[in-house]
Amino acid sequence: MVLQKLDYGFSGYEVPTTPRATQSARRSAAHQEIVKDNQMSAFDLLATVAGKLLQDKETSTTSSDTSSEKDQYGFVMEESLTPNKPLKAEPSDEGSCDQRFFSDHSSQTYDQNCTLKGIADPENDGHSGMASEVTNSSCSLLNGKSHNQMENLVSIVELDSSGSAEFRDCKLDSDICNVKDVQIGNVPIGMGTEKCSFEDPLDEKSLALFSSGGTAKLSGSDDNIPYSTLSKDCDNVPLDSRDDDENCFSCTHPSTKAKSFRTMTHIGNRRIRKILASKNWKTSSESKDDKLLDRDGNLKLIYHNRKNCYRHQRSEMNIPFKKRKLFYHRSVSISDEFIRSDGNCHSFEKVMSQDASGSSPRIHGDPGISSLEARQRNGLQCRDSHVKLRIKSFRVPELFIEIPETATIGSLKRTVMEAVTAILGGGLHVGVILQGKKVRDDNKTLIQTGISRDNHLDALGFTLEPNSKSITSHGYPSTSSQSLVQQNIQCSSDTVAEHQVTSLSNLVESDDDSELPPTINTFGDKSMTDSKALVTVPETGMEAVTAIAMHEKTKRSEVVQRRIRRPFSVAEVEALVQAVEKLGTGRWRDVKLCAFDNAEHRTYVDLKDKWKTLVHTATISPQQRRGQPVPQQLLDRTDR
DNA sequence: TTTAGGG
DNA sequence: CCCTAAA
Repeated sequence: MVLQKLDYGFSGYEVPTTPRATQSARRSAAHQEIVKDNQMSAFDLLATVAGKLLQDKETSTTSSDTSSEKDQYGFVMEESLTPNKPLKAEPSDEGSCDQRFFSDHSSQTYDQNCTLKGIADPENDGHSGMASEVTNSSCSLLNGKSHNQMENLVSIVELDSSGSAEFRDCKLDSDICNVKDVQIGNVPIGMGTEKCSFEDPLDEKSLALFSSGGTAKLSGSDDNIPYSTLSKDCDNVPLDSRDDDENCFSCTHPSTKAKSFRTMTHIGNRRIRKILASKNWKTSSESKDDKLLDRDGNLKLIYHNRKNCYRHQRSEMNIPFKKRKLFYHRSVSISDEFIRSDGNCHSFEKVMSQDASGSSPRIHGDPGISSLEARQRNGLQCRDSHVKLRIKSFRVPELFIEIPETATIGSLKRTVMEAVTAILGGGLHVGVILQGKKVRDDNKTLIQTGISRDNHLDALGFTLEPNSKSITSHGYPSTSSQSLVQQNIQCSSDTVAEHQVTSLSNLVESDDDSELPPTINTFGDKSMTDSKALVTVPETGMEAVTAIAMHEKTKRSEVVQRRIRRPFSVAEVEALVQAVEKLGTGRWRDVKLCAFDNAEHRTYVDLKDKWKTLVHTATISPQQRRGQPVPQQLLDRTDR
């Protein structure tokens, strides 16, 4: 039989962001709200949303609904099991019982009394538990009977004559992590629970299956995948998918790798991160070891005991200020979880609270927080003006998937999951839409933007947008830098830079839909009869949509992103020159404090560097200068 | 953390 | 801009 291409166009997943479940009506209800301070910035809001989503994944309870009766073309997300993960441990002693885990998947199935076998045991440190559990959930994928079934929705499939099918409104359950072991390229993009795919016999098998059919191509470096979920266009998301051409499913060394990164577990996180950071940034083709390290770091963070948790946390604190800042912000969306001193695990709240932007968002229903504490916090919230937002679901940007007819359902599922995982994991950011218009200024407060308690928030929406262009496609802040500078020169501490776009806003700021790369047909030439290709297509015209969990937690959170280039404006240069004239060189901290105190994106190192280049610029002929010309008069002042 | 300098 | 040795 001739293999016929099937093009599955996913017009969008809807990912319920809240558990439908049942376990605790109170928690569930609370969970549906994101309560925001009116004064917080739009960015904070976005961050909170992202964090919230992630948390939902972490804490989602389950419904008894099963997928077995779903439309056969529907894609259903089921929650995977994490049976070895205790929800909570006794806070007192430091022994094995101290290990607290960050997620409380399906708490009802776990021993809440800290039976941590399997985790504490080095020989059975949770990985092996993972392995079996992976198998387990893999099976559950097939028979549709996971232990913790999630409510599943069905997608509508439209089959056209050409044999392509379009799936609409596939619904993901709030926990996508079960379709673990998704790999793009070499990278196991385990979602959520980050299972170790290398140890998964089932996976191995299916991987072999993929390869043997010559359909190993997933979203690799194939040139036909221009917009391939995050990898191509986003240097900052060095998803390794571009590395291996033919065998993206290159899980060809299951055992050795599994071992290798189990043993590497003890490398310091910071070290790992550094390696990753530089490697990821400098070259798109990174070593597999790095990937493993990366992944390892994730596993470590998620599965290891409290000691490791603390260590991780500590090491985060040790990273340089700049990085830390980035990390914090980013981790909002990726949401590493931290352990509080009270022994409860919680996610990103701490992170947020350390965010310099002030008021920290509060997430209701944090399972790691005692009800009392929750109440207290509720009380606190009531004192402020808070906007209550309810996000029903997010829609994931469109996906296209190509897969041979002869592929198994299992591989189809896997492929879909890969696609979903890829965009969820690496390529999305959240956008805010208010009354049909995207809110771009992340520094505006909600109330400034018009998001206030008193307004009807119907017109408020969130979008998930491909992240691939986010770094390059926006302009630089064009503040009235002249006045800004002058104020700064006087060492004013006014919030001059308040309206400046911070580098972080690049992560969240929406691109115009029109700016998004055109949809490109990936299925054209390379006669992909046998191959599965997938590409995400940015959904244009997203309305008030929905949100999603950015899974893939640690993976990205640990990859420090290079800051966006922000050329100094003439005004800034003038401010710099002025400050240096006043303070002299070698006092960059003072220069910063004096002239750029509110320009958060200008560090003293930046200023020093800028001065360096200014001096250099002054020494070269105007013909050799590039970029926005600096007035000669300013340059002349640098040679003193 | 800051400074200084190379990359 | 990044990275990092030194202070």
